[in-house]
Amino acid sequence: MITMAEIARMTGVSQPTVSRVLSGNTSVNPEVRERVLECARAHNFQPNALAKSLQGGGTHLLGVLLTDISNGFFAELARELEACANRAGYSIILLNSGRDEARERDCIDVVRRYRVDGIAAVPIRSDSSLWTEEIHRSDVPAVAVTLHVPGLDSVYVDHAEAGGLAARHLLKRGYDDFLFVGPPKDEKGAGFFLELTASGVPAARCAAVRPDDAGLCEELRRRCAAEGRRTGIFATNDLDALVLLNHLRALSIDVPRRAGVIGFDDIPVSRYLNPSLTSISQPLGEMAEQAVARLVSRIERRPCSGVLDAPLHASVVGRESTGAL
Amino acid sequence: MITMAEIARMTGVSQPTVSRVLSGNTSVNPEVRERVLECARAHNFQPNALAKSLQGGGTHLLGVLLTDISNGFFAELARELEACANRAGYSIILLNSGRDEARERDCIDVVRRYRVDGIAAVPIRSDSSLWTEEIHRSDVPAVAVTLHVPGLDSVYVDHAEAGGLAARHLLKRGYDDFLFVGPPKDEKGAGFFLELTASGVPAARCAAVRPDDAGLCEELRRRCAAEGRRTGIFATNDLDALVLLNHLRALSIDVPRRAGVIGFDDIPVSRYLNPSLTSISQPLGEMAEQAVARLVSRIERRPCSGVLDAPLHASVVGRESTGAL
DNA sequence: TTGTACGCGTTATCAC
DNA sequence: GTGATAACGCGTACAA
Repeated sequence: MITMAEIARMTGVSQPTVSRVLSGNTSVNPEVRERVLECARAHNFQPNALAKSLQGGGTHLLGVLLTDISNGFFAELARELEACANRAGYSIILLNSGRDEARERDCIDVVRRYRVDGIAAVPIRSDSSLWTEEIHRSDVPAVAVTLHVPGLDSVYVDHAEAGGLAARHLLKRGYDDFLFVGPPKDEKGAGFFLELTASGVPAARCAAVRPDDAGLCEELRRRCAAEGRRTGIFATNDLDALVLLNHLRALSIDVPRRAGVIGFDDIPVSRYLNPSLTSISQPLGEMAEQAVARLVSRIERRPCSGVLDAPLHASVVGRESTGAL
Repeated sequence: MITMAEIARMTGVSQPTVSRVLSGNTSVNPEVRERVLECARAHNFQPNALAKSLQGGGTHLLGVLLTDISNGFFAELARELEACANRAGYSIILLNSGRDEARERDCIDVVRRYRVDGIAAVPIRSDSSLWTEEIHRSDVPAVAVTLHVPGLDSVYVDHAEAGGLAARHLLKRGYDDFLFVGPPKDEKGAGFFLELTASGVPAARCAAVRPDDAGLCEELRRRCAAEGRRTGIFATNDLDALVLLNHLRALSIDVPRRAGVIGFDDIPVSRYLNPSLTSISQPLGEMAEQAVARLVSRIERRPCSGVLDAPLHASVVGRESTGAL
């Protein structure tokens, strides 16, 4: 690829003059200007952003660290982050950890080598001190997205509150027996049960099971066989909810009559499912916006009021799987 | 971030010695070695990949240019590309054009500024001479993925053949009236109709309509109302097929009895739909593998036998929407 | 084994 | 208005 020095040689001026012409800050002889511009255009010149960054202007690169972009929710998030970054004049380097914690730490080093100006990360876990330490040690402005990482700028929805929303929605739709399908010690699950308890649902009517639990189908069959009961199921994300709907179908359990299902993330396909899936929607665009805005503030060393910790609010999108459409 | 020069100063050696220690090629005094390594570790040193690239070793960055990563198919593709790139020692810069052709051309310049060693692109159209010219002018090894771009290394499945597969599948499942839902002049559509005609289906039993056509539902109603006929519908991608299934449901047209639907891309959710969606699957992993392999070959100036143009083969994944499960 | 000198492509700071 | 010159962080050739 052609460089400024070569253009200088070809047009008979000095390299700094070429720089002046192409950055357009200072004034140059209009005649020289034209000659240089034409030569640059003819040879499809593009300035070397890397060489620029050596002078200390920053790379205008943001590292986007994800668990797995093939999840529709993260794909949308990535698109929003890229769009926001773009508007702010940044491009993104994308890395997937594949939920491997060692690889997740490596990713930090990779983007550090490229001297990214900032990092937007969806951590695997919000309580991994190893990762949090590594991020702090990295000396690069970073913001956690979708999860609240203590001590780190975080943009996320209040998961406990969201769990409460799911509980209230299911109660309102007339369900009286409850199941949370997700990992143990999930904040969403905790908020779900807290709200149920507060609403007077007895503990015996509340249960939790992991999505990959071999006994999941057995559990579904048993609970939904209980005559006169309607089971409200809250899944930790829409992909798990999708699988759940298939299990229920295989078990001939009518949705939403005998069992209601509410997911989390509201991925784009959810509204097109059959039955369409009730889900909890996170404000993706707003999250991306806030994350990038905070990164840019840090990058430009604008005074920031402490660690960003302003939980956003999720909302229920009612559809057929809970009889809400 | 700390540099080799600073480590050199702190440990009382010269900068090249630090370089030698950290790259580990040449032998250095073990004592010095330890001192330098410890200092580097203590300050969390990472070499500046950009400064390295200035010497001409390349950036080890690949540009991945997509239309829209929020489409599950492209998200999966991006993940595979990232994984392959990683294995080959490359990281990726990801850009979405959002199907805007001007933006699509800008994307090329962006990655050029970052001196990516190669470009893997999913073009908006395979016949945009403006874009193809720009890619060639870019002077960066590039490969088109999923689409065949004449004159450019391309990794793709034979769309006409895939259309034929869809036709044969629908014929085999007993459908006798056919509709293609996709853009006009689509290769898949052409292959679809070619196979139908070859199989003796009269032209009157073949029709095409755009996915966003306002008269789509009317067309569905009319065709499926024809007594004694079963309509086989081929959608240009799974997302459109999803919408189609919803229209059919709204129209109370039984799938797969009165109408059969086959999509394209086999996105991950297709198998979980109700009815689960028959689709044409592209060998994603293989495509990513071949694309990156070809890029790396070009980057390393290995002799390549002309322009890569080896169409891969798609396959039908039969599911409930065509009564194949 | 180690230090000096230089170059990569660009911007910034000087003189002129 | 314009041309030297230095600087950024690193690798490499060469000298010691």
